[in-house]
Amino acid sequence: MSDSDPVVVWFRQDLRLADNPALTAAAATGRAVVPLYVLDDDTPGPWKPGGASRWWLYHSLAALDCALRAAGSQLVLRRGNAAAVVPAAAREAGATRVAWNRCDEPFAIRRDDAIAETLRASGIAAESFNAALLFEPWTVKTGSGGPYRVFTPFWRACLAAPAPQAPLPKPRRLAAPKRWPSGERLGDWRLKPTRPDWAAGFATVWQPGEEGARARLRGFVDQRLARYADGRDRPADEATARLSPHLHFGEIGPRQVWHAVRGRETGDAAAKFLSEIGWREFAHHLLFHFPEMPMANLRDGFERFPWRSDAAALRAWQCGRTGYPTVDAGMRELWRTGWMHNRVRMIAASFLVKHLLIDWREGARWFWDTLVDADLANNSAGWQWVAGTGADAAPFFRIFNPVTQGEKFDAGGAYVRCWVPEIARLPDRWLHRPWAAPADVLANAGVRLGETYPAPIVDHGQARKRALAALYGRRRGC
DNA sequence: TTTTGAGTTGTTCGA
DNA sequence: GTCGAACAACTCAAA
Repeated sequence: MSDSDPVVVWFRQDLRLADNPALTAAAATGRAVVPLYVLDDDTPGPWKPGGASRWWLYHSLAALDCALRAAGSQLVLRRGNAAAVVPAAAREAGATRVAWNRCDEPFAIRRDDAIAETLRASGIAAESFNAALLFEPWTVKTGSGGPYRVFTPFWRACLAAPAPQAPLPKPRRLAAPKRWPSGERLGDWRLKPTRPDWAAGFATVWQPGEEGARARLRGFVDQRLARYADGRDRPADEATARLSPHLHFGEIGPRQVWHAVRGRETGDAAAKFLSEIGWREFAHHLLFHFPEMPMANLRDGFERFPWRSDAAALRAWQCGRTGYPTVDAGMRELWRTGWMHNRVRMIAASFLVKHLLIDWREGARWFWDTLVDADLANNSAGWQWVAGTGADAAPFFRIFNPVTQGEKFDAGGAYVRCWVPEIARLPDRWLHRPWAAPADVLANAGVRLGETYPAPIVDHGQARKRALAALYGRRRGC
């Protein structure tokens, strides 16, 4: 090993320069740094990045390369099985050291352990760091040493622990190696959709990359944090931070969020917002300790639950054509922007699982493909929570009424009118239940139920009874 | 070991 | 219109 041997920094879900411990450690050696990203579609399992995530990834990688170039470096892109590609790239670069930030998906843990082993066997040092979490899963333990399964005591324990360290500054300059290893062109990866280009609307809403993430955080803390506690439930208010995709791709880290918010000392609003960061931590805690969470019910008694198989209903839900305006608005927002407001996610998810009695895994799969913030831990934990199959889940008799929820949280109807324009001219009174509107009201609004907008695919009252019966019967082994 | 209090986000019904 | 109770029972976490 000589002082001139470069260090490879393997970027994964940490596509940023600031508060990136692996990168900072590599830069601190004073040696050349080779930033590497590997598109690994050989990873087994159903959880390869979905369509919307790929769109985001494309732009995020482009932004990362740009930022690296400004620091005198560049991003080396490779494709293939990471277990083979990372050691190969390291050898090609003549590196004696590889650094990365930890991911906590079960397959990533296994893969990274194996890669570290391979590297060390060929005399290359491998080091990993924490960039993704405030509190790594194995550091938070109950009194008896086990993992938490309930959010409130989990987050209390986190808050009682030493505060997360201050974020690291961005390395100013990265020394370039004498010879760059070969790389591929981002454009050749076909990450963006072509025909049809369903992502056309994404760019009007999102700015992927570290700069976009920082701007989003700053805008939120400066302008919206104070109103967060009461505004967060109203989807038309745009009161939430919309950091989820930036956090998933690691364009910003939770330590940066934590310290930006804490620096504001806004009392209840800050605590409320940070507890949402806490839910992200909790989901990752659960995934680490219960790696089966993405596929298997965490609660007993659901193995033989009579989920319905109903392709037409599933399709109607996916397309936003259930006849329930709030559900449809959410599903269309998802399709058009790759994102859905948290309150509406609960309503739409509850509708699929409880009104349609369709397996939560079908919903998780659809979200996985359509969300720009698709995250294995958050997505599985969220769906299991709604379905009542998860740790610390909603009680089974809690069934959202999409009409009541719409009237409560979208009282002015702005959200529904934005995404379901064909009923926009209905007066507020009928907007959330067009089927109940008098014929002349429908006619005046230009609405023909079953033609211009669907009639409800299920009746709320009947669906509710059916769900309660099924969920109650579960206990008797039906 | 046993006990005790608590547990993100709701709805409906009847007084 | 408003309010409180019922909707079940279970499991978790800490004392």
